[in-house]
Amino acid sequence: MTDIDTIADRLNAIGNPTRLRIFRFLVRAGDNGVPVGRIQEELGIPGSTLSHHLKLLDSVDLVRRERKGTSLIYRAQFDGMRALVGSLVDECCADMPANSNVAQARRQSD
Amino acid sequence: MTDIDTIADRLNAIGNPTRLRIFRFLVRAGDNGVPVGRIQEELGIPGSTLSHHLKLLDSVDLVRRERKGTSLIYRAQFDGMRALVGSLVDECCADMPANSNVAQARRQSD
DNA sequence: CTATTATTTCTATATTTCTAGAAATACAGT
DNA sequence: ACTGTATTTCTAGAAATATAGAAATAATAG
Repeated sequence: MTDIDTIADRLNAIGNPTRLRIFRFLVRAGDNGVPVGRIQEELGIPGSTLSHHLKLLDSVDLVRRERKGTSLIYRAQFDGMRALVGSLVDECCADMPANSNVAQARRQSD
Repeated sequence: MTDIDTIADRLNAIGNPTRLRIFRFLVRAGDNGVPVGRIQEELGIPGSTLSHHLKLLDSVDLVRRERKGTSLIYRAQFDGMRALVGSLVDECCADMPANSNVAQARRQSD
């Protein structure tokens, strides 16, 4: 997950307003997850569109699906998200006081 | 920056492999910034393409530009990045142990 | 095995995005 | 003013994405 293309793929997955809304909704719903139908009602997204976005989120491991009867339950994949944020913070992008030792060290280790 | 569309815009900006490479390069270069020409050499991206991506990164305040003679110096905007990561962590998405108090509280405050 | 509910896949369309060459602009030096 | 260097804007084609209706599939109940 340290791989830059993987990071970009995940960022891209939640870098779309519709998908970010979906993902946030799932995060807030917690570990119980939410069936597609309820996401659909709650966010007002047509089934086929929703399915398309969920598939993409699933493909980058930001959500997980599990069947329960006729319903499919989607849940946020917290580990995937934490890994992503972790990558941003320490491999790449944030919490790096510009020109800090960290930044300097990194410049040399490249 | 708490606005979900703004968050999505920024995620989208670095959710592209080329732009993520550019941004990471600028982050690692630190506060001194880098002129376009050197980014171009270093990453091997044609000028017009590079300019296009830099413009997009600039539009979401993830980089800043400053003219120095004939050169334009680009620098990572650390504050913007920190704000983004902050949003992910506490308004939306990460470091939220599923079904934690935090998650519960959030569910009610919606 | 038929009906019902839930969701996905198929298909099509409209729109956006990525890429990069060519032309234009900006600045500095002479 | 003229030249060179740096970078952007213009333009256009190709590829990817977003959207959503219609048809197909999956699972359960009767």
